[in-house]
Amino acid sequence: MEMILTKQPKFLLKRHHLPLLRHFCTEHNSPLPQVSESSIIITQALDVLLQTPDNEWTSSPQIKNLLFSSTSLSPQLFFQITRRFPSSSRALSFFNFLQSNLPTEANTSSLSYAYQAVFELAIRERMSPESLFDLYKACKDQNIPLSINSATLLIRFFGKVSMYDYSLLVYNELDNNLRNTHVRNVLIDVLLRCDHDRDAFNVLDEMLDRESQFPVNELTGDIVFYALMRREHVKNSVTDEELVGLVSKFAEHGVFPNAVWLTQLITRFCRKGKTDEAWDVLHVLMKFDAPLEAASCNALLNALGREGDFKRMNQLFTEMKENDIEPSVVTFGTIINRLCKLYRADEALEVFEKMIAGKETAEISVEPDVIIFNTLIDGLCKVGKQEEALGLIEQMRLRLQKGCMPNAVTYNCLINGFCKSGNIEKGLELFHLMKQEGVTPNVVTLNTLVDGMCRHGRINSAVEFFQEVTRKGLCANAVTYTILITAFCNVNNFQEAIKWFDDMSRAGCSADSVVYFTLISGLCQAGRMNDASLVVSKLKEAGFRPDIVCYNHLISGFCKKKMLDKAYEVLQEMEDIGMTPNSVTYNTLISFLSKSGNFSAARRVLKKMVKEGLVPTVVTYGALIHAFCVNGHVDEAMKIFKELSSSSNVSPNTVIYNILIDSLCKNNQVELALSLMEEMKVKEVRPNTNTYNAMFKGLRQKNMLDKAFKLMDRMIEHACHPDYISMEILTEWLSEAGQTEKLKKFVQGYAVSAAPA
DNA sequence: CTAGGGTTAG
Repeated sequence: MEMILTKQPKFLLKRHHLPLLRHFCTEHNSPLPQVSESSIIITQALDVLLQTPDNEWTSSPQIKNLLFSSTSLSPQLFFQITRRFPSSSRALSFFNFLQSNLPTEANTSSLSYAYQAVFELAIRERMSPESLFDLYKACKDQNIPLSINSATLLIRFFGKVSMYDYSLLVYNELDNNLRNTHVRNVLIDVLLRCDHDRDAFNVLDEMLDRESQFPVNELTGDIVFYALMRREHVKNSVTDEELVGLVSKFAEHGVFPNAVWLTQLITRFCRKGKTDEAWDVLHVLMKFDAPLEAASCNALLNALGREGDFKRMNQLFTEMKENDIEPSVVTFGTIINRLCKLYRADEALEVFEKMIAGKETAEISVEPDVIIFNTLIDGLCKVGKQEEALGLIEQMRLRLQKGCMPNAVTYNCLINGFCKSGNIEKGLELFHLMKQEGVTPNVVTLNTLVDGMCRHGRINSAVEFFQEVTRKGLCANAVTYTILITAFCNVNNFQEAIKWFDDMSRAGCSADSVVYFTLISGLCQAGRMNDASLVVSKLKEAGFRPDIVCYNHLISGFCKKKMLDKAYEVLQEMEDIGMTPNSVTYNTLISFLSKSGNFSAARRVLKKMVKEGLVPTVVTYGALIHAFCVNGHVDEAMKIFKELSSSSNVSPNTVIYNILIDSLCKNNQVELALSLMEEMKVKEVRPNTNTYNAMFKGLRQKNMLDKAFKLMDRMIEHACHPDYISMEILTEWLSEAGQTEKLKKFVQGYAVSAAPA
């Protein structure tokens, strides 16, 4: 805005005065005065004017001669003279002098410009807004029309002092044909800066009209788009759908948002899950042939990929070609990354091959970079193709390009791939190889190896490796400690878990919330609620807050220890800080209460849950069904199950069937259990090992061998793994029954069916 | 583009 203010005279001369000057020239049939010539007149006139007292100007023939001879007469000249007065008050005297002495035919515009100079001086003198408004009223009362620049000057000035209603007043009192695009832009800018969006949009609306006399221009677009982008945190006065409409209306006038703005908008839409709006805005712009860049399309591609919408990804990619939007490395990187994330590494490789082929036929002019390679390597590792990933490293080295050599990320991805598959040795080998190749391992390398070792039961090696690497100067971070704490919690070594937690701060490593959450959840699951509560206080002291999952862990832990009061205390705390419990919270309580036979309390919690607008989930029903079963009310459990089956929103899953089948078998109702198994088949709910185990137990009691054989066949058919429980039951039973042959076939049959799976 | 926690029913 400052820029426009300081550039104003030049702007004024160029855009608004030239036609006027030309007009005067033709009328007087004389050439335009040269700049030097006019500046001489200005200097001379000012000299005389400033030396003569204001009230003697009228009687000075020299002044009249200098100012009103026909060759020098021009509004521009009067403007230049007026603005050189040392104060607005003397400039105003000069204006009054001009008003009484100017020949009538030149009057209006000269006076308008002279008054503009008065406004300029007044503002420079930091005149109070009220006095400036008086000056404006005086101008108005004398029927002197505002010049365009006076109008913008005043609108901007009142806007700056947050008196936007004065800005609006000046605009509204302006002559209709003076309310041009420029003035409107200034007003809209002022109004949007004061957050008076509605007034701004009223002005904008007329400009956006198809037949508008003063349509929007590039600057209008900049002002409006920029203001709307700043609004992110505030409740927007424009909905996202309206924003799309607005962009569309601007586009009709050939005004388009720039690439950076558009990319931000699309990213914002996508983050909010409004992919359709993002799609629409991009396609509106394509329709109007707006200049578009790959970055904006990439943002949308990324979101579509996250939603797994490959149909629209393909469509957008095709449209980019049709609209001459050259795909960038990021475009390919995005597509490859999305495919990799969905474990479709083969397709990602196909895209990569096409990219390289396109480069050779000059169809595509982008080279794969190290990120593309790393993405592919990671994607291949995630589907267990570590060796193939290793092969890509060779391709990278062969490229001989700057920026394509394997870096730490490349090695980290590979190390992770091998470690996760249990090949820790290969991970370590790569660790040494990278150092040999001059690639420095970083904290991710350390964490990847430590995690790999821990996950494969080698905690001691992990700790040794940690000590060795950190001794050599690599600094561990919160992730390192989370990995170790998780590992020790998993083997129920809470003493060590807590020791590492304490070590972290001693080592000067600052903990993040995940470290706390990890330890708390570990302690809760083990029922060590005193320790868990202590860590919660430390978490709060460190300035963090438990999240909903953490609170749920605590409630679950207290329930496990039958400390119902404490569980309710946690629930109360959640509500006190304004955190809404979710269905997991309620399910935890319902499960505990009903399992301990307190069905009335369970019902109260269920009612509260529904009152909060939460719907009972399959877990809620499972908890109740389980509770009725363990409390000896299988009939009651079946009643809930029947209700569940007839309602459409929740359908029973494997766990529900397993509970019921197990209970029915234990209650001598094997036939009913078998009928549930048939129902699972019809409803396409997959039985798992637990289902079969429950059935085998029940069938054995009744010695229903034929049925068991049938189930064994089905188990093989569905490639459902028997576990040690299945084997124990069947081995005992079938040996007793003299059916070892059948057992053998079962084991073999499984081996055969497992091969293709 | 790489590393960590993730709660409820069997």
